[in-house]
Amino acid sequence: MSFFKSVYEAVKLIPKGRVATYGDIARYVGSPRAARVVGYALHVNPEPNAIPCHRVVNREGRLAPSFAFGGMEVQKALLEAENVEVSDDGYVDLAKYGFKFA
DNA sequence: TATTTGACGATTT
DNA sequence: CAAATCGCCAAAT
Repeated sequence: MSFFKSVYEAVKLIPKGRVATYGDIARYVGSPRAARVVGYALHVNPEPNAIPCHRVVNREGRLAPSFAFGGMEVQKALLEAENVEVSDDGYVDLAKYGFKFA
């Protein structure tokens, strides 16, 4: 079980209508400081079909400022499609939609 | 085998 | 209050 594999599993565990932060995922897989590795793992995204990266946000509750997998418009559409309120900048309310891993 | 990089996070200036 | 820097971890080259 590679670190990346665990990350993918964790992302798949995010329920619809919820978003998780890189830090939470890193913590879930066992390396609380490996948030960057989580981001890198999603960057590779070997299974875009099963890995809803739009559902993964940074600690601010927003997608990566340096990169948008296809445009924040797409992200906004995907998240809103799951009943998640998204600000015009792509911000989500972590207090309401922030998913907490077991 | 070693070095560099990278969807982050927290702290300091 | 906002921007820049340092620190961590694992993978890729």
